[in-house]
Amino acid sequence: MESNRTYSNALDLLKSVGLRPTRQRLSLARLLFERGDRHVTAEQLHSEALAARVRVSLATVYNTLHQFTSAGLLNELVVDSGRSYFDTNTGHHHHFFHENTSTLEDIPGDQVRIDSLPAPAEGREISRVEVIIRVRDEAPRTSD
Amino acid sequence: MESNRTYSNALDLLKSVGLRPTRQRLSLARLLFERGDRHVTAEQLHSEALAARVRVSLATVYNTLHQFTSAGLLNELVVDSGRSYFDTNTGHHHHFFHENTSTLEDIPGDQVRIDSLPAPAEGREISRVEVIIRVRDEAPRTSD
DNA sequence: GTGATTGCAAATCTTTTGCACTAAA
DNA sequence: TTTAGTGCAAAAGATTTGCAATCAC
Repeated sequence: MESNRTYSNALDLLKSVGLRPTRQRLSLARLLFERGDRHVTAEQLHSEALAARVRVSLATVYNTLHQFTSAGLLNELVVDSGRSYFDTNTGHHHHFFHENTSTLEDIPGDQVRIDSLPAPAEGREISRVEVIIRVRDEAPRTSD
Repeated sequence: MESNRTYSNALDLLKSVGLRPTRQRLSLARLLFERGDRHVTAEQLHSEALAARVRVSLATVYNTLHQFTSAGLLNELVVDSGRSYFDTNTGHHHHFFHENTSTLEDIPGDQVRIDSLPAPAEGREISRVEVIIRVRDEAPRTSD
């Protein structure tokens, strides 16, 4: 499953979630959603935007990432201390977290089967189930 | 499930992992390990220490938590943006994360069965598998 | 005594916020 | 025009670091 929504362009995507299509939002949406599934930090996206000659401030990148998350276009992931990752894949899936590189990799939802999930207490509902498989290099020799 | 190690006192615990038993480390070890399984932030532990009339600085609490983690006495958990939790249970288990209260609750390892875990890439090994079940108060149905 | 440990405050790093300015509708 | 959105810099938190003072051995 690629992008959770299939819009021919960023304009329609923004319109569909009721966000005013400003130049910054359009540019960031293109960077985020036109390259398949991605996991980016605010800092990374800001750097990418600058590299693509898109004038945008870091504060706006943060605001935009949160607006996109609220709109359901992104998922926020907290796996690394003091830093948030934003995932363009909002479907059911899990993650490898590569500790050596601090990068995330998707695991399709059907590749992890969880049985006998305990029920939450009364009056509570499950918001999300996250499975994070932390991996690291095993040998002093780097392959790959 | 109590502490993963059974030492009659904090002194032996510290000695067993090669940490010099200073007054601060002894006090923090007692606060951490003599009350069953706990999930604390540095700030929380610092407050507890002060409440218990233990003179210790926040910086030392951070240092100590990391030393204990390196020594295998604690597990560091990252589930909440911008804040680390330290878990006195270092055995195989998972967590409920209560979003309303930002608190963690253990789930015994055998209550979550994971099948068909994907293999990590070549040259990589699994460091840890974390399952976090995020729960929140049931949404009040105002309408619809 | 000697080196490890601690405390304090300053420094870092990520993220948020206030407010004047700019742009979309 | 009218209001939402943006940029900048300052603020806010959490965590770390430098270094002199202190403590364990």
